[in-house]
Amino acid sequence: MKELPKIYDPKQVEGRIYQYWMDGGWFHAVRDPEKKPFTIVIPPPNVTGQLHLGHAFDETIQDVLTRWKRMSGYCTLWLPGVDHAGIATQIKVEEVLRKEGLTRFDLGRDKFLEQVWDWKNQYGNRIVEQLKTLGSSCDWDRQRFTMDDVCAKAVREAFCSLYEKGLIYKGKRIINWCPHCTTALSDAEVEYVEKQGFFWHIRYPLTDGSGSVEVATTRPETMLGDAAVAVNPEDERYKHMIGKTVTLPLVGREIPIVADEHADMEFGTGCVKITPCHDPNDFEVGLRHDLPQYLMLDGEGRITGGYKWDGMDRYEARKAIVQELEDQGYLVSIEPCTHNVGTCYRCHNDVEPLASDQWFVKMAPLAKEAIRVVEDGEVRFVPDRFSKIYLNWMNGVRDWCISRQLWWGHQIPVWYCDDCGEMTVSRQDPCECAHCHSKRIRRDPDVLDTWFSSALWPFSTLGWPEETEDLKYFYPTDVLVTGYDIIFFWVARMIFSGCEHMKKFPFHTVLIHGLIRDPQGKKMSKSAGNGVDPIEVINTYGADALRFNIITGNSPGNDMRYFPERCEAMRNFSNKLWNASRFVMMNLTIDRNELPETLELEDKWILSRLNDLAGEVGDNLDKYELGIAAQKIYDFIWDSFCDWYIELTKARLTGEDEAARIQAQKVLLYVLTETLKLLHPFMPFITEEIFQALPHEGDALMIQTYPTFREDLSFPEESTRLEKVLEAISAIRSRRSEMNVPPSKRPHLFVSTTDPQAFESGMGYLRRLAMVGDVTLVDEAPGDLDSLVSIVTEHSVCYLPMNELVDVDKERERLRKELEKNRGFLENQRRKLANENFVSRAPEHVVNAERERAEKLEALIANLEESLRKLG
RNA sequence: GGGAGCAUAGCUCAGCUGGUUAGAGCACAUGCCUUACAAGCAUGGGGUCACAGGUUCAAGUCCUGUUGUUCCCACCA
Repeated sequence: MKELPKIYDPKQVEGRIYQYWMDGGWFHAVRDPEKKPFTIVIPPPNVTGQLHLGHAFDETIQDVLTRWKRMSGYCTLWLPGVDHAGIATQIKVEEVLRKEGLTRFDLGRDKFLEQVWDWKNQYGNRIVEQLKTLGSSCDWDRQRFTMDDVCAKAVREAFCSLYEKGLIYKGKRIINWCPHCTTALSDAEVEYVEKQGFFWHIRYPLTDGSGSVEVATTRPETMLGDAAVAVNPEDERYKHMIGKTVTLPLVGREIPIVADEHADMEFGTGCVKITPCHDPNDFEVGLRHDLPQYLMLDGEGRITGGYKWDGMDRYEARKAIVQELEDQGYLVSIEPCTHNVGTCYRCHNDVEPLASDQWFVKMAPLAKEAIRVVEDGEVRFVPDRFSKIYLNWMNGVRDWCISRQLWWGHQIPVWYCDDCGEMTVSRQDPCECAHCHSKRIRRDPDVLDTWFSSALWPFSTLGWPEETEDLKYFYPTDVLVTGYDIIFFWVARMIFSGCEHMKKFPFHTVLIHGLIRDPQGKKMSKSAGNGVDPIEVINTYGADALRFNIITGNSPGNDMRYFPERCEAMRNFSNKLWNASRFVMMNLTIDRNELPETLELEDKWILSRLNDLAGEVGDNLDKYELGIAAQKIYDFIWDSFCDWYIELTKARLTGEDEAARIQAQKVLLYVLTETLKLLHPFMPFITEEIFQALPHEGDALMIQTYPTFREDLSFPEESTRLEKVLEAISAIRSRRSEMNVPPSKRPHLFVSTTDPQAFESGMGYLRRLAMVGDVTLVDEAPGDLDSLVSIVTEHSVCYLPMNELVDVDKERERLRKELEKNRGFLENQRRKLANENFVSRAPEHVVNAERERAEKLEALIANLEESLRKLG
């Protein structure tokens, strides 16, 4: 038997244990037709990323589920991988280049991509290594990268197949453009931020000199792109102007006044400037009235189009144009206002809506099935409220802009012919135009949205479009675990992609968790400097403590705040378990884990409690109530096992009776081992370390069978009887403490009880845990009552001769108070039971429970009355 | 403009489909180095479950409204 140190040191253990698991090959899922599969695909972290607490939260949940299912007999696959993260990664490499005074254009596409791959190879493994320090039991043999050959093939197939079905098209639309990242974004990638701004009211003179109209805008520079002014057709104020033209100030362009429903008579002046290229509504108005499109911003947010401000940044141009409008008397007023400004989710600069030629996924046909599978419950969100959020979004979803003007990513598999102008869309790189066979073809320079490849993740990682054995066995996967912040980005797109390409939803359950915030409830971020590095936490407290902190103390789907003190508490818990295990080992003389043939009362009690715990934990995990399950195991270990059971066994362990010693050892070892199994998914390292030091069969704890409820180890009656004694012990301790009786004082205890048998076998516990001397069972109070303290419970009255410590008056007063209190309770109880409605309508077990409670109170009151009467 | 979450002890939070006298950790108080653990043990103080109605035999839990707070969605210039 190994001698264990007094304080558990995770640093000495975790790395070694993880290596032991890796060497054992137990993370690797071997397909077994006899077993049911259980599959989770990891939300792939960004390849350049670093582990943060959000990841730790996400991975811990997945690891708990994975380890639990693995121990429960499933063929369990947790498939890991990383995401190429188009914009994020490209920005990082460009930043490095910028420090050298270079841009990606200086290098050229091929050279630049080489650099990104170098970067990926250098840093891509960091996050993977960090995942391992958490204890993640991923199948590393199946690790994937969204840009590896397998995933690339899937992306190519998905694009071509959607294109062939007419579900991918190219067109000129208003898209969100980030002038800093110089690429188009999807709607989901725009974050709206409320900002202080202004309404600039501008007067546009009628060309015929008969007056003017007043328009208002928050982006005055867009007037350069104005193609019309719209008024509502019903608006009496402007009816006579419809068909006339105004002359655009500063520009001199003559633009029409058109009638369009888009103009709201109630809002502002009722006149709207129409800028088809830079506003989605105006774009539609422009199409309806066949207006020309004037693009006035370039890719970097500078003025373009042949104006005197050409090349000027959009914000400077705004100032200059407002100034000039004012100088020339066109500026009517400036009104402060708050409005929502779209910003880029990667760089947080303002995005510009602008008309651009891009690739889109036609969403309406795809959304249909994606809505159905959730509405019909084939895909279930946990907690359920997130299905509403999902359905809302999916019902109103607009076409998805998937082309990005980046270099890092899956390049769009489309070639344009210089000769006939036709497009060739192909699974293989073509060497000629599919239409005219010209060799003069050029590939579309754009790449696909990162989320296009992530959307295929549940099946691309299993080998799709090949019909691999893995795909057949593991798809659809089971649970997808992620934060509510990426339901739209990712979850929604995986669901419709799975339905479309696999004809089957990608997972039956979406387990949604909240975000981890700082102690003030703020979002953690690098810029705010309030981020917590999980690796540091692991170094300080251990991965198990971090995992337990994260998994408990929050309810599903809700955000949680991170407090280091809670980690400390969990570290203390692992130390508690460690020392309890040390205690068991110190006393161990047996080398096999088996239950003894006969069991003492306390053995049956702890076995029964353990058994109940196993049943409840299983139920909770089935319902994804991980925090509740963890809390119950914590309470069992600390309260039931350590504070009571271990203390109860000490009498036997230190006694002369060898058979009794062995018997206690056997139960201790059994209960400890089963407890380690129950706790293992939550605290994998320490449980494995202890298990290895105990006599055991089989290899690792991580592949032992997870405990479930067993009828043969349930002893409810014996449990109840022991609890009568434990109740008396607590009551005696409490009284001693109130009276400041030092532990060294061990008075003779007299017990009068309705269950003498229980107290007979519990004498040793009373002596030891209630710190008394001799124990005598009596029918009624012995000797001189003036010197006795009565401790009254439902099942017993304990008398302690305390002589000088007893103040009879005080004692009488105390008993009287307690009597009053309990009479009050009893009265409530009786009132309830006298209520016809309650007795007839409440379920039988509730009524019975109330009756039992009343009986207990009656017994307690009788005991109290008896004690009082004897006191006189 | 829609929608959602949260409001429970000094602090941070549990409390699942309504059913004992509402729990935990931390903090606090008192007493203990009781030969596993002072990162510990024992005992204790502390809550009108935001507010107002309602449903029910029974409400922290369900319904309605109010207030405060956080978030998501939405093209009102």
